[in-house]
Amino acid sequence: MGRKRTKSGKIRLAEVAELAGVSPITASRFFRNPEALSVAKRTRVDSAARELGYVPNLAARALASQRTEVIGVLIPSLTNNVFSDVLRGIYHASEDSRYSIQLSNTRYSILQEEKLLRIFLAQKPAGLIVTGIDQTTESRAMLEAADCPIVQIMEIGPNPVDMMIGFSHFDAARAALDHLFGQGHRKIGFVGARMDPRVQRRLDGYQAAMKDAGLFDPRLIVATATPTSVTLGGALFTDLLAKAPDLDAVFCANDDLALGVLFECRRREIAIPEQIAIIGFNDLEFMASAVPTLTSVRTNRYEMGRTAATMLIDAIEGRRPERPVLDLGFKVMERQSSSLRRSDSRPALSGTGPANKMVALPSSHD
Amino acid sequence: MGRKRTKSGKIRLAEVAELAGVSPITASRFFRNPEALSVAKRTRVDSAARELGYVPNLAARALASQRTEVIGVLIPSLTNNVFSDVLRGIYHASEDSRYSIQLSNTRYSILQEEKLLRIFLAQKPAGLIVTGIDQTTESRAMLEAADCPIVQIMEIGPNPVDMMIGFSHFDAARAALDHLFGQGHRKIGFVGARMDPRVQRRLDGYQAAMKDAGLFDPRLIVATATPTSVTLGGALFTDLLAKAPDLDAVFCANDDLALGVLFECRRREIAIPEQIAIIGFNDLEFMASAVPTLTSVRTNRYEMGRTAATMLIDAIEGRRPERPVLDLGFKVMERQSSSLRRSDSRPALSGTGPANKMVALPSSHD
DNA sequence: GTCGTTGCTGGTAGCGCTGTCAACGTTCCT
DNA sequence: AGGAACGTTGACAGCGCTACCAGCAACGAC
Repeated sequence: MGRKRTKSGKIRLAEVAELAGVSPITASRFFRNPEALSVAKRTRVDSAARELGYVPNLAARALASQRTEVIGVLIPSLTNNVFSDVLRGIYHASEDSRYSIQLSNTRYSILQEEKLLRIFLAQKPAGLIVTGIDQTTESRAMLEAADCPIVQIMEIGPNPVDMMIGFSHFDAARAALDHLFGQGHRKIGFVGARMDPRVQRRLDGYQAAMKDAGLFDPRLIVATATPTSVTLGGALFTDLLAKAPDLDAVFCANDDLALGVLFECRRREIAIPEQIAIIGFNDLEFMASAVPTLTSVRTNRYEMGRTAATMLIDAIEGRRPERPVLDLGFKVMERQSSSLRRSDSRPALSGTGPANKMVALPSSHD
Repeated sequence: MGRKRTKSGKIRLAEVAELAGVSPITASRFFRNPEALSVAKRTRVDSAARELGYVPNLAARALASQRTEVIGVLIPSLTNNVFSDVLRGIYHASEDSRYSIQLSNTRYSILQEEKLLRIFLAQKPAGLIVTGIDQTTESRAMLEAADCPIVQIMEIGPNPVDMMIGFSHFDAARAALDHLFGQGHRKIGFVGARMDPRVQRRLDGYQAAMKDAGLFDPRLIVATATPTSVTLGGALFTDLLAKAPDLDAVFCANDDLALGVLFECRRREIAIPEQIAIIGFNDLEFMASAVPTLTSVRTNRYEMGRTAATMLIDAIEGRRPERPVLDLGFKVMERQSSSLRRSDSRPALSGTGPANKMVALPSSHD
């Protein structure tokens, strides 16, 4: 009777409270902290809400409480399937929570990232997931001043803003090289595209390994800022071959490039691994079913996303993780494309990571 | 001096208005409809906002205006790279707009879709993008009752809820089959995974084509509900070969499966296309650089996402499209994997689509 | 029996913004 | 010149919810 509806006919908290015979604030508490109510009122509010089909108005809640239940995610690309795996993990972990994901694409620009960060922060997100450790000074300052938990993903390094989850791309690249050295390869090329900070660190790892082995030769490196693709892998490999015809192995900065190299070898009738060995990076699904099967450095992308979101939500709700920096490690998945001599009983080269299946081998972050 | 800040120190519209020497409501208008202001005030507010680094509070705006600037997107999967292309298009089109994307994953469940739809609708989204045309009756009713524009994507069919953009999977499959028939193939197998409604319609198209040609044989069909992968392609092809050893071509419901079939053929030393022809679906990037290059049905996924978001935003802002249903068509990209006889001057088989590069060939939607 | 303590509940006062409508000045028409 | 029409501006009153604090009952300690 006296119940007045909003124009749009939506049910408000006040209606629920009235039907339940409690004050609006009590009804409000029911949705945020049911334990604070007596059992009697709790059930009354519950059934009133059900009966009316009440759905809270998030905008009003956000305005009144001065905070949102939004987790902001800043990633550099939607194209790259590395990020789609990470995202899948993030969405998965957030699905059963009250938090919703707000995604923004920095397009590999730290300036764009800074701009987006400013917008995100102004909306007082519950938490933030940002990619990598190479923010602008200004972004870094904003992140540090932010009053919400933050997780940096994709890699680990010194001075986390807050939490951090990833692995050492530098060490992973070194492990790839060590694997190739172990197979007797010496003239090892590097093929890289996009060259974002993480690919750059893989290149750094490659260079360090080659230098340490006294095998470094700049002609063995082909890198471009062009976005990656299978076709590009073939093209870059062609360039590499022109510069270094006596090549005996290729470290590809990602698996798409590796597949492109595989096809290009097939086109040129180069035998793999007899003439040239191939190793990729990320271990996408197709690597294991290519012919020959392709060696790759496995990274835990889905796990990274899922764990990042879980850690973040825990932190938002006051459950801070025991250790704020998590190294998820990597693992060299040795397959036909790099196995000249069958590796006998030597375990796969691994970085640190969950104890279940990885050999502990701490990556150095200095 | 007299300027009072909110506790958190955030700049409010009132501060901007004060600095600009106008009333808050005028400042408000500047952000929503600058043309309504005189040039003098416009520049004053603009510089005041810049100087203070003002960012509007979206929650307050949403609460006061009774609407949000959120576009809800319901897709069945984040894994499938078909959807990541669509999403890229959607995000791209929304980036320069005031609208933000809220993504939810139905996991191929129309019940889950219904649940998510209910939540979305309660927050009064500015618009909605939903996948496909197979909603539950309840979902359908909610969509029709929603007071925001809606775009259905990925396929076209009768009775759009509002707008619709996609192509006919049935016709696309028929076109693939027609291409194979044209190359002289008769024992054509079907390999499909996931079997969502759109893959199902591709299977329907395959069946119709085979029946019309008097070549239908249920043993030629291998389909599973398992999510797709390259490895699965090889496994399904193995099954198919066991059931129909005299196969001369395979229509794969997507490109991952096609790549798996390619590798499996290589493993079995089956010559492509001499012994078995392969055609995929979607024309992912790698199809053109495989060895042999793989024929596929090109679909305009990025374009679909971009156009859907653009149409939706236009509709939200009152610019309804001339035609609410858009057929983006498809195109059979003939490559080595299906070219027994070099196709001379015959144009590629196409569905309807943008005039620029596709041969108009309307798909029937009945 | 009094006092504090705890647990639960409600009143009040906004959160920051925009819808509505009225008021103003200017221009243009008759 | 008077008035209508338009463009521009501002005052006011919320949007639906929650933070904050006060109040009240019930209970235990002394």
